[in-house]
Amino acid sequence: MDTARRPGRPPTIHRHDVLIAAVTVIDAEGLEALTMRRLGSALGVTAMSLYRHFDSRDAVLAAVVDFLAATVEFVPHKKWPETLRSFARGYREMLLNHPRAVALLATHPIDQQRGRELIAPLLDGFAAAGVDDERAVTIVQSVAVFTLGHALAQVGGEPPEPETAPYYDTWFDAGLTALLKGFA
Amino acid sequence: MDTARRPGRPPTIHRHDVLIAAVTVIDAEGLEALTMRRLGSALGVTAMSLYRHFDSRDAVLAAVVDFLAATVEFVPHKKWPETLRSFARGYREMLLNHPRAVALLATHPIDQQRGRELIAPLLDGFAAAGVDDERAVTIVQSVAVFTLGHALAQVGGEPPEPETAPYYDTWFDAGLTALLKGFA
DNA sequence: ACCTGAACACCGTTCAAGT
DNA sequence: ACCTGAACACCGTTCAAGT
Repeated sequence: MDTARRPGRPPTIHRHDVLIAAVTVIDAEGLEALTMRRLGSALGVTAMSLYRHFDSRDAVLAAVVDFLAATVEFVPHKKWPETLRSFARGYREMLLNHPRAVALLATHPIDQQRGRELIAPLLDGFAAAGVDDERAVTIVQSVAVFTLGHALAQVGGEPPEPETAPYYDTWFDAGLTALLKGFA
Repeated sequence: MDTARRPGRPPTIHRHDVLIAAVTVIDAEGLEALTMRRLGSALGVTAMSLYRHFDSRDAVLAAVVDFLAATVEFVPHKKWPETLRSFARGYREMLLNHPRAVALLATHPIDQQRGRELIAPLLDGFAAAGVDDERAVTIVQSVAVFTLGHALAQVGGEPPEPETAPYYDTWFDAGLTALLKGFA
């Protein structure tokens, strides 16, 4: 089970801890506050030790993107438009839960392999309805792109005023509904 | 006509020149290459003199956003869906002409006043068709958000491979058509 | 193997000084 | 009024050294 002893000093920080700390810092203080020194101090370690685990600051950011993408939740339904609607809401919920990370998600594309895995359960529903794979990917990606763009408009890099939420909720629903109807 | 002499030294750089230079640097070398020192040197001036014209680097970036937004072109048609399609294509064309500025456009929302002015000609077409203003704004914004999100997916911060263009063109058209059909 | 201190080459920005 | 040089408080990253 790979519990064999390994030579040398055991690590005091792990990749996963670093990512948790990174998200915490971003949520609390914003993207530009996530310096290597700041991230190190959040872990009780110097900035330089992070380079044992990540190639660069940008590698940390890319890992944060994949980490957050993996937290998107949705439930499959019998009809694919319903599944897609659930996916869009789950994706948006994750984005609004991390408003200061939205610009990061927008800038750093999700790893292609990870992206495929993420939407694989969606594609099953399309196949069952006789929609070919290429068209299904177009539809899913269109919804994803609309959702991200909409979240960008809402948060604009900083957490939005709470009282504006209903306006954006209504707008999002209208756009999503139109998109799904148009693709149906 | 305001040609009266003013006291003091005449400026050697003007706001407009700074913005042109900024876009040139971004297009050629990317967003993170646009440092105050680099921008100054592109204008034959030190970084510090830029602070006479802009409050901060971020103020320069915000001005670049407004500058680029103003270059979007589209032609009005009799039917609003056609006008909207023209707007979407014009917006997208601007974005793809400045791939390394797309992340900037995504991060810095267009000034609200400027945004209203930009889409004013679009709203006229809706009013003529009896669509109320609130709904018209929702539709236009939905198209804009989809277009920006799509461009982000295509360029991802760096200029995309040219041979992938047809794929993105087809996808964009499919999404835009679905959106317009859904809103019609 | 992992972590650290010192160092390098940068940043944005302020401020007093020049013309 | 506008531009500059020097300076401050930061960055990301490298490297030799410690344990």
